[in-house]
Amino acid sequence: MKNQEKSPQLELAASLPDFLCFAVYSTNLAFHRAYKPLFEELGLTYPQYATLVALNEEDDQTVSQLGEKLLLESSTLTPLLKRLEAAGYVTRQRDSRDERQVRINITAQGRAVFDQVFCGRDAIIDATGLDPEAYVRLQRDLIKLRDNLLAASRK
Amino acid sequence: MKNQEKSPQLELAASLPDFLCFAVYSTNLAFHRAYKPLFEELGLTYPQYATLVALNEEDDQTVSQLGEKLLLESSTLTPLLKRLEAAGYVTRQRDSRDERQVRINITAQGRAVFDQVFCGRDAIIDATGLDPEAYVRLQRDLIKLRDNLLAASRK
DNA sequence: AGATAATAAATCGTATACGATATATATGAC
DNA sequence: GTCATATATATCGTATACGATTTATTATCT
Repeated sequence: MKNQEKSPQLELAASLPDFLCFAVYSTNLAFHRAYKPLFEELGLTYPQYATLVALNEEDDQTVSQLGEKLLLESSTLTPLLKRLEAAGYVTRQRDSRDERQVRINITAQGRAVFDQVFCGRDAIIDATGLDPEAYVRLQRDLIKLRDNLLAASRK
Repeated sequence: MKNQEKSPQLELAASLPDFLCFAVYSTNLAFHRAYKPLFEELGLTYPQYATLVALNEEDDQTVSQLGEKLLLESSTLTPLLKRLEAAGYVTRQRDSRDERQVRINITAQGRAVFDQVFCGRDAIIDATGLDPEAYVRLQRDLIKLRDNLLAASRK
């Protein structure tokens, strides 16, 4: 293995745990698993829940607006929203002023489900094993990283 | 916005950016996009690349061993490995001592592809906008978080 | 040894995720 | 007003991702 001869300043080792991207990738998988018991009784998935969070914060958004906040394309959101609609958690209707757009609204049932998951969130926060300062710091650092990556891939 | 009136010890606000899970989720999407230009000319995906990294580090692993390192099930890995095999990057063959297991080996072509992406990784590291200390710290904090989450969901 | 249990992959169904394309509507040029 | 362009969503094909099940092989129990 010639991975030992690494550059002095930064770990350029080729081991999986040495990749920041893999740390993010696998932590994402771990979060999905942690949330699963909360979701499965409701028939929800993590992206569906994130969509409800976005709608709970601001209702009556278009597919594009949701896509910007969730970093998802219409090709992902359209079927997801149709499932949320079928479950009775959101409504979808064309905007009468601009028939190209579809307005998404959260229903009372959707808000109830949001609240239910939100109340169970303490268990997830416990499971992170992070004290409040570490939680907030990690969150802030990640968002900075994410925005750096997005800016770089847009240029 | 009533997110300002947050609890004193921990942000229990319901806004999307206040969720650590969403920070991880969206950073993962951002990493995928950052890597895309490196991968698409090779016809690779991120999980496929991660698999090559794991095999470059340790060859001749079983599907289960790879699954443990990559946090993936055989239902995900089997088709992925078949695609890597079709691309000529790995070989798959039953272990003669235990015919239940399938041994995965990286090919010379697979190592070449690994090297090629690995060389282009400087651009990704640049794109993170992190100095070496911040990079390593974030990586370590994430892996701790991930292992905490996994431990909690196993209990 | 032979029935049973355990294990490793693979298969199937469903839900993201995205690029490319299609469709419908709106906007702009003239 | 008409045509070209732009925009918003939807559709399609491919690749993860996982739970549940299936199949093949190995281990165990008696």
